[in-house]
Amino acid sequence: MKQLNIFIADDHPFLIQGIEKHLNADDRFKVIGTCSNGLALITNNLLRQSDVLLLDLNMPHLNGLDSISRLRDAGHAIKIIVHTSYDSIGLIKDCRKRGADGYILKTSELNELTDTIMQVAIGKKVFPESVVANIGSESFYLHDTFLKKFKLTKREVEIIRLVCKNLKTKDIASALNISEFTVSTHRKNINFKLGINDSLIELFGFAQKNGIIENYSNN
Amino acid sequence: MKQLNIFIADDHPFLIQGIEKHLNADDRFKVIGTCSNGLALITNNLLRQSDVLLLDLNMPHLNGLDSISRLRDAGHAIKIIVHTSYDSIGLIKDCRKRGADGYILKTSELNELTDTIMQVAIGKKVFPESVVANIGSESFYLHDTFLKKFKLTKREVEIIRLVCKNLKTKDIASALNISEFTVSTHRKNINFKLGINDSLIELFGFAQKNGIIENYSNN
DNA sequence: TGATAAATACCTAGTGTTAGGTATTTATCA
DNA sequence: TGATAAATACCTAACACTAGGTATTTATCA
Repeated sequence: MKQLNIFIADDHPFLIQGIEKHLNADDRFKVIGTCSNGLALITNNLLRQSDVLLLDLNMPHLNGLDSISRLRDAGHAIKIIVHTSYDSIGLIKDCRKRGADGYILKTSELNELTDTIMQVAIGKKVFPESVVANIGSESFYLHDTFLKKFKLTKREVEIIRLVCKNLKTKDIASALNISEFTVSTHRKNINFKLGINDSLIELFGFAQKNGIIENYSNN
Repeated sequence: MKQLNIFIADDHPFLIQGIEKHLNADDRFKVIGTCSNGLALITNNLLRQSDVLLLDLNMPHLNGLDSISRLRDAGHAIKIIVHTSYDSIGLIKDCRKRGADGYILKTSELNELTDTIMQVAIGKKVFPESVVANIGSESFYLHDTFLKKFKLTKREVEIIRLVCKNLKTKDIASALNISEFTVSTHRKNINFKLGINDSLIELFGFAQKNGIIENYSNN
């Protein structure tokens, strides 16, 4: 069987080295190129010979998301696996929409990466389970992650989003055409379920961590 | 010359592997232990035999900053080098205050790390240049980023931090030994300067974006 | 030293959040 | 159909935040 040619783009040299050694020690793979910034990536000729691109989202000059779009716009058929430490449903969805083939967290175990590469190489899409089933549906939070983990209902998640947009109880009530009392009850229940005590900030932090609100910012 | 025993704590297995191989290929170093979370770190016996700890700030269970404090409180003399992708003056300062010996960015070149380790091992402190000059002065935000951008004073930044930790005006007042009225005045001025209208959440977002509060999340 | 900036302190009226209740109607699913 | 979950609605007391003031003391720096 033909070896898979891998290209790695990540702004952390050590991480590149770690993955490179790991993959090269495996007969199925061969790392043929690496780079540390987005611009260097999309202009790199080695991409043409690569089967799979392992892509960090957080790079200088041109970020990972835009890199995906640029590559796809340019007609690249290379398989793209997003490799990030950011665990956000919104982000995963975005990557998928732009044309990524897979998504794996940097906190994953070493063998998960090779598994993902193999899957993607034969044409499968590999995204965290919770998301795959719900792509297209608007109600992610509901059926999978949140209902199970925190037992939040759809309405509650909806209200968290609005609260995090700095809408006041009154505003939310009129936005949703329900009573202020109802919104208030929901907020009370949300805080109870999440174990939050008198803290808007904690709620906001929770929403960020769990991808209820977008926050791809930073690094 | 004696080999330096290195311990690596990072929540990214690949990064650990990359650094480990790099260091082990160098006669001067030997990686004798690794772990992926803060609790596993501070309870690890191998630390006693280690000369240098390479520490990521962003770990589950117990974050890097608190790990530094815990180790120092427990009397550990091990040299600690913080290894993070978060480039914030405030954070660097905080690490130093808690007892770190060095600070290096994950985006650094491979040889910078070995240099830093060698320096730290012989008792030097290695922090990014921009900061060294300012150590001792308490007013980073002031002279650097914030005074110029938002004209926030040192006290105001301090109060933003506490607010973002969900301390109430009353708590902040007693923490700083000042009147509640004073805290209230500061908060009013902060909101005015930042153009924030009736929104704790916006303030929190601002603090995250500008590195006033720890948000080492991500990579 | 004198001007300016920063930090301190006080007051109030208005608005908003929270946690404690209770209770009814509407979906959902087995 | 019957049980359960979700969404709705109401009430209150306590607490917290905000924006509008004013005003004094303490640093800082030129």
